[in-house]
Amino acid sequence: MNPLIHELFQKSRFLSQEANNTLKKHNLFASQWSVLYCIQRHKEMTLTQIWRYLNVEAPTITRTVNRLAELGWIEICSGKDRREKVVKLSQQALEQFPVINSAMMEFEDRMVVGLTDEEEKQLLKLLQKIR
Amino acid sequence: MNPLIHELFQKSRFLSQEANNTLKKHNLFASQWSVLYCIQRHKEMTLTQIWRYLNVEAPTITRTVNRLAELGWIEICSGKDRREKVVKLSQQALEQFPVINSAMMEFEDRMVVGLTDEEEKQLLKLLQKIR
DNA sequence: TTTTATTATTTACCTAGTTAAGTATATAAT
DNA sequence: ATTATATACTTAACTAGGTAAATAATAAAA
Repeated sequence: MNPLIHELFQKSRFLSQEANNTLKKHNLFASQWSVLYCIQRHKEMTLTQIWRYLNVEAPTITRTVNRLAELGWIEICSGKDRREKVVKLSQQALEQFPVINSAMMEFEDRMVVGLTDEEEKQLLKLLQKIR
Repeated sequence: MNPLIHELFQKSRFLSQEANNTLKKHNLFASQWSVLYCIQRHKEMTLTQIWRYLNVEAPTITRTVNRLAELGWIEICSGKDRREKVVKLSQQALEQFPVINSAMMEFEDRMVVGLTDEEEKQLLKLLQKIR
């Protein structure tokens, strides 16, 4: 296997494991957090907006959103179009958000601490060339 | 989310999807292939050697190896130590291996076609600095 | 030799991604 | 107005990763 692709997979697994570790004390998984995060940024979103934004398939989001609702992180409302579901953060999620967010920002900084700002930019640029 | 980490996750998903696509005509999934590939390189391996090499947890390998055996790709033998299982490619796997391998090498080349050799080296180096 | 600790693998149960096919609503075409 | 098509979401079934705990065999210690 191309060592580049191999390394990319390894880092991806490593990072999601570390993210899960960081989120453990808040009873969240990384993918759940990524959904909460993008809902927070957009105030409210439909499921389609979420899966398009995160670039995953619809059923993944259906499942994660339902789980987050069960756990009390989000509220599911219905939009004008009766097919679509609009989703927003619950009160408790809004309150906890800043704490978790800063923990995650620290985590992210920790992960790239070995890179200078210039290298970070470079790495992002190179990753974008894949495909 | 740090755009770098976000991009890395996106590419990881993209690459494994594309790898699955490439392997579809050979009735394999990317993770199954990665197990076959490393067994082939080492002629035979114990489960522990496999999961250490691929840097995943043991239960993942137990499952994939059993599936590969069911599908007739590998044979499971028992080593001297009666706890361990030794695994090697089946006859049909040995025959099909070169075809699939060259398809995968083409795939890998296609994925990094946007990068010069220098950029590939650079990208690998930068990825290794994560953590 | 008996007990204890370690190692190899498995089992059970989560999250998380995929595809394929199904349902319900909305929109467009006839 | 009916029919056909597209859109939003869901369900089912699969691969694939993880942790925690169980089992069996081996190695080390008492």
